[in-house]
Amino acid sequence: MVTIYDVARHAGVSAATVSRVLNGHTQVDPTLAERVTSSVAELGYRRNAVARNLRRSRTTLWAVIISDVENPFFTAMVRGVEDIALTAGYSVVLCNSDENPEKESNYIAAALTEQMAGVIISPSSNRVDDVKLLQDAGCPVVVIDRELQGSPTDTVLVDNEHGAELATTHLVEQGYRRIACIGGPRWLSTATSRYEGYRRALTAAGLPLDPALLRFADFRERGGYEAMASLLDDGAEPDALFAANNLMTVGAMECLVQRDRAVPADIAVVGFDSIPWADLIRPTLTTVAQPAYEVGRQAGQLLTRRLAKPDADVTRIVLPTQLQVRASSLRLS
Amino acid sequence: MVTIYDVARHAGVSAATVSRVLNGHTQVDPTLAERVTSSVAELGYRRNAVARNLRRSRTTLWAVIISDVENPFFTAMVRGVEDIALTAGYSVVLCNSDENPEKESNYIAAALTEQMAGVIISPSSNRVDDVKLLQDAGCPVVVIDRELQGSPTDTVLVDNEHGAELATTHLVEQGYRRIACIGGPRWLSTATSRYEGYRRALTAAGLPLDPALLRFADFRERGGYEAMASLLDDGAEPDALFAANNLMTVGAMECLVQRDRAVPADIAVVGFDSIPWADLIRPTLTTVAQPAYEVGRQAGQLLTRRLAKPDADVTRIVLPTQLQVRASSLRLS
DNA sequence: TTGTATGCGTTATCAT
DNA sequence: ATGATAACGCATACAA
Repeated sequence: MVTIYDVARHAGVSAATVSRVLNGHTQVDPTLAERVTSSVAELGYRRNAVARNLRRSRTTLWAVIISDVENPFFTAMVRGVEDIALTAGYSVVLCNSDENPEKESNYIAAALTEQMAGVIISPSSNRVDDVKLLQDAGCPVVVIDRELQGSPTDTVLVDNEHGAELATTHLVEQGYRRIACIGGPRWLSTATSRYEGYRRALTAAGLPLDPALLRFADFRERGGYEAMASLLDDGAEPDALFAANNLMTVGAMECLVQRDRAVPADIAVVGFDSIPWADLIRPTLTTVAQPAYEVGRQAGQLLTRRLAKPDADVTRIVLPTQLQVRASSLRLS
Repeated sequence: MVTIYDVARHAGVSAATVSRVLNGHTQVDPTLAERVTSSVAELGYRRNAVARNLRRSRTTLWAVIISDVENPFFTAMVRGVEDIALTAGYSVVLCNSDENPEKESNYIAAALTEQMAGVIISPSSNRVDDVKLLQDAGCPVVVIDRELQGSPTDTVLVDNEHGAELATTHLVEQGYRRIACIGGPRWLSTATSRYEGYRRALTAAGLPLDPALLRFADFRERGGYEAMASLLDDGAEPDALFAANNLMTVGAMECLVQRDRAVPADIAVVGFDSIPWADLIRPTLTTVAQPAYEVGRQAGQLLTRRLAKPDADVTRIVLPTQLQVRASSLRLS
């Protein structure tokens, strides 16, 4: 490996001067600078980031810990984070916790030992301990998508409750009365908020909250499938469905297809969070769209701000959702 | 920050002993070890990976540079890599080059300066320079999905040509005669191989290779859409389509939907690489399935092997593809 | 088995 | 403006 000393020797200057040229903070004689840069090129020198980070006791890496890489919502969000990170001079390390609190803990520990500059996380549990660990260690954290109780933290969310309420009200207005709900894990704020929105809409419409129409699954495709199957098997006879995330909506739809239930003729469907290629699915799906990319961007900006001003006030950003009505929820006349 | 020296003082031993207990390579008196571990717990000590990496002059990070995070093929592949990495004691840093050679170069430079243990890359160009840079620096590289000319490198591919040939032959057997092809960027081996498979199948069937039926796009949804639009607008009158990747297939389908062309009645469709929720799309899509997760696993294993034996022979793995016939390609009687 | 001492490659402090 | 030198936190060669 070619070090800064090799360059210094080759250029006939001291290592300090090489460092100064490379970092460009202080003034250095143009003649020497020229000699240094050409030596760097000639020797093919590349700075050792590990040594640099040790000396400066900080890195230029952000850890982004998401709960499911195969969920398009999170990948879009990551792109948002990435774009901000790059312009701010940071690189993004993507970690997939797979909705597994243990994996999540490992990644958080890694972020700490690797001296990451900051962490953006969509928590897969409501255990505040892990995030607190980061904060106690002085590592800036931004929580996204899911709210965390306990210690106040910079957070970027979407208006889950309102979105779910819009979706459910839409079904009510279409004339549906037995509206089932496939909710998410009870320990996730996204799940409880969306369920709460569903509940509020029913109440506002004067409809009962029938436990036979409720299922709670795991935000995954299979979970949605099984919840739908259970709704059908148990004779709950729903005439509509609100599913609390994109993957569960897909699972539920697959179940309906397999059992020859027509959508929306036999049962109407609205899903929370959009699905790629929604236009190719038949019927086209009514969804509550979330600004995934923008969530990522805002989180990135929050982290940049926090890095610049560690003592700034804690910010909580709530972005709006939007109901996109398509075929799956329309009452056939 | 609490260092190894703080622990040593607290436990009444030397820093070297603490290090030995932490790494567990050498034997150390159980009494002392006990004192050390409890001191570690009591002080909340976490090892500084940056310092450790500098001292050992290696890290436990793999850089996985993929060309599109929003393509389900690559995310599935990443999961395969991840699973191998974790069991081998490495963490994965996911980098999204976005099919942009410049971004790719930056990530490669970063992998080098960050002293990554190894790199797995799906190149977004056929510039062999970047990969050569890594190899010259002694950084183990595994190339995936796309073949690279020039310096021999561990590689994991799928049988693109055969898959494309199967797909096209299937269309021929269904009785289609004017089979269009939307190919990918000419500088990517996946694109040229799949085109070659298409060509071979036509030749074998005694069909002409009509330039009016050929388009080349960028492996993205919009590219597929526009290529399809151009095929329709230019009056090429195809009765079937072979699209060379999943996103372009989606784009082409969207174009057909928008223009009220029935699939497969007006035009049959086969796509290369599968699409999530293919069962919800109407008509269901005939695709050439790739073992994405397995590609990732194999790449991970190749990298592990290379790290253990830097001088081992270069390996090239080609995994099989599989034609999955669904509704979009069937001849209506 | 344990401790002492050194160096990994860089940046920053202090003289000059 | 430039150079000598120390220090970041750790792992290891060597001495005891």
